[in-house]
This record gives sequence, C-alpha cells and structure tokens, in this order.
Amino acid sequence: MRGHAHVRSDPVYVAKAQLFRVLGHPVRVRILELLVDGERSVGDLQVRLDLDSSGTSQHLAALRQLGILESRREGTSTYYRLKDPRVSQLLAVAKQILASVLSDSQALLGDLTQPPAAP
Amino acid sequence: MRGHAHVRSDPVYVAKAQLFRVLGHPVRVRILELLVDGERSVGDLQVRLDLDSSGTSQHLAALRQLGILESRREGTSTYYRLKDPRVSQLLAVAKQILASVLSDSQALLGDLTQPPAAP
DNA sequence: TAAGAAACTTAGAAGTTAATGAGATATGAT
DNA sequence: ATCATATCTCATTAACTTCTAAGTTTCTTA
Repeated sequence: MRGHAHVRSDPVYVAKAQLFRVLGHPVRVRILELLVDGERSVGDLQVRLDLDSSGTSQHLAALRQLGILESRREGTSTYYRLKDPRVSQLLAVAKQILASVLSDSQALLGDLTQPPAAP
Repeated sequence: MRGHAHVRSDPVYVAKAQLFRVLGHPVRVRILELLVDGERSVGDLQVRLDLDSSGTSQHLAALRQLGILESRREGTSTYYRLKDPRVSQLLAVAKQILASVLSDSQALLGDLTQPPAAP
C-alpha cells in the first residue's frame, strides 16, 4: 500500500490538479480546440488567437511542458499538434458538463422570473 | 454568426477555462474522486482530506459555485454529491491522459539512461 | 554576411488564488 | 436557555499566475 501524504502535497493529486490547472486558461483551451482539427503553426495560432508572439509562445510552452503537445520545425515555422487524442475527448466531456451546468442555471433563472404553474 | 471577442475575454472560453481552473487543485480533485463513490458529509470529507473545516468548506464552496455539486442537510451535517455523472468520466479521461504523459516521460528517462540497442 | 521573419525567453508589475486564523451561524441535546 | 458540534464566512497575508515589453535565437534569402 501507498503511504498517504497529505492530499495537498500527494504527487498523484498534485499531478492531476496540474493537468486541469494548465487547461484552466481561455487561451490555452482555445489552442487545444484549434489543434483538435490538426497540426498548426505558431503563426497561424497567433493570428487566430489575436495574440502577440510572446503570449502565444508562453501558452504553448505551458501546454508543451505538461507533455500533451508535440512540435516539429519546418524552416522558420514551428508546427504544434496534440500528442494524445484523448485531449479532444476531455474537451468534449467538459463541454457537455458545462452545457448541463448552464442549462441548470438558465432553468433556475426562469423559475425566479415566473414561478411554476400548478400541476 | 457570433461576434468574436478576444479569446481572453470571450465568455465561452472563459467559462470552459473556469471549469478546468476550479478542478485545478489537489484537494478539489480528491473531493470529486471521493464523491464519485457517492454522497458524503463534510465531516467525512474533512477527515479523509486531513484538512480543517475552513479549508474543506472553501474548496466545497468553489465546486458548488461552479455548479457541479449538490448538497442536502441532515440535522447538523451537510451531505454533498456530484450533480452530473460526467464529472466521473472527466476524471477518468484525465487519468488516462496523465498515465500516457507519465509513461512517455518514463520512456524518455530510460532512453537517456541506456541508449537504444542496434536493430 | 546582412537583413528579415518566426518563435522563444526573460524580467518585473499587476492581478489572482490559496492558506490561515478568528469568528459567525445553525442544529440538536441537556 | 446553554452548550457542543458541524459547517460556513470573512480578513489578511503569502504564494502563484498572467501580462507586457524588451531582447535573443534560429533560420532563410538577398
């Protein structure tokens, strides 16, 4: 059996949290979504994100360091792609959860506006 | 067509990032894993997390505000559970991604230690 | 080899999140 | 009512992340 470090410093939970934490930025989520469709150059991403080269590189570096991206260089451009297709799955599940969370709050908002009719 | 706000402030990407960001803490990941097995009281979670009541409440509040937890009160205790079973799925996919990321870095470590044999 | 384009790095300021400790509130039992 | 227990909130401070701007490296082509 594994000894149990305090959760806050247990490497297993720290690693899992790290994965989510790195995904926890709008630009990085968008980068991953763009890469779901296939490989893209930094310049291409930069244009689509409407971001400067410094910001683009920094966000790509965070994802690369996490180990979920691969890159290849071609001339002066660098192309990035997803290393693991399950990242697409993760994004898809997240989207579903978000949709249900949002529809719940929509429903709540509706209930507050017009109370339920009698059955 | 939807007008395109800058990604950093586009509500769609901000919301998706927010979901991941809230999951991005070791204690919150552990809380969700515990709740995958079913409802639990705050006190029970607190003991298993080896955390004080303030910390436990604050992390539960973050998950509750995100909209992925539900709670009911019974006497002096409050019981929390997952609102959406897809959260379990999200954790499972994350675990798979992590396993493949880790095995890649293990392999790399091995390659550095003993270079590949000739074919 | 000088100029230009593409990507990356670094450093510091600004902004955000987490940990801690003290205190508030709610429920049930005496 | 008083007390004990469970949970939650708030304020402060410490730790971390993000943004911006400037500068570096790498590669290509004139």
